[in-house]
Amino acid sequence: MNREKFAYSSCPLVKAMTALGSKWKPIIVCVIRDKKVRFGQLAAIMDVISRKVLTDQLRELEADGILIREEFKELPPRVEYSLTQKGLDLLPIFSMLEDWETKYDQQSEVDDLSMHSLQESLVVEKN
Amino acid sequence: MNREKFAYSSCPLVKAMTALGSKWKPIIVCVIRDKKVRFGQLAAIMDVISRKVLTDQLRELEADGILIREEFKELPPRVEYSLTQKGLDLLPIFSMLEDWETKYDQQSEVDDLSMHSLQESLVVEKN
DNA sequence: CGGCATCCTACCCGATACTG
DNA sequence: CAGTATCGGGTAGGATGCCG
Repeated sequence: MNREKFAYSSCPLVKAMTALGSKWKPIIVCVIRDKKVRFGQLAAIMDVISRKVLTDQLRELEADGILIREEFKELPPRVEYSLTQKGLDLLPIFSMLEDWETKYDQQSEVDDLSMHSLQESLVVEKN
Repeated sequence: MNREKFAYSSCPLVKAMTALGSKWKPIIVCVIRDKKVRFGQLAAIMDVISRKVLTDQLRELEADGILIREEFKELPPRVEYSLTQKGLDLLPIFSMLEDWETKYDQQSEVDDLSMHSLQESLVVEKN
């Protein structure tokens, strides 16, 4: 690629957006946060995501080193997902992005769910 | 949508990613930066993007209040794009995202183009 | 419980040609 | 110069069903 134009494949921002720019990945990262979360919990909280897509996204995030998948050979099976340091480092960035959106969103309503309340949902689901 | 699960449509992070999560939008924002840039310059720098797609993305960014399109009724026609305050506020966020990617990218090479060198490309193109 | 396998749809993105 | 118009392919995302 021409250096004087735009080196697409080597641009860090392009790489980052390739890894994170899908429809659900930022949400998944924010929901997991600093906890270990089981697959069923993720599926229950984000029930607008089909299970296939959720699985796909989790696998890609794992391949990009953003989260870790731990499989326990039990019955019934248990799988826990947690963020790596690389994934944890994303949280303040997503927080800024959320603030940016909220600041400029005309439609913002009182009942908006923030990242924080997403985490509260998680706690509820644990029961 | 169920409040106890996940309020997809009202989640600020989802909204932000919907507005910015496309393949090229972050790059466009970073290339324009704090300058007024003509369509032809953008097309020349990001020559991997077809003009149709570039136009589409610019229109969407305009609709989302991230940039402003100024059309001068001259011959030959001139159109200048510049960021709004909303768009300018994205730059530090993208900068963090770029730093994050660079920090964790194993493949990072010396000849990577950063946002800063993107801007240098812009200057070159002005001649 | 936490997946795959399969099929399907929408739409993002690109190539090409044309216009004021 | 800065676009539109049109066509089309690839793929992200979704619905459904089966499995260890």
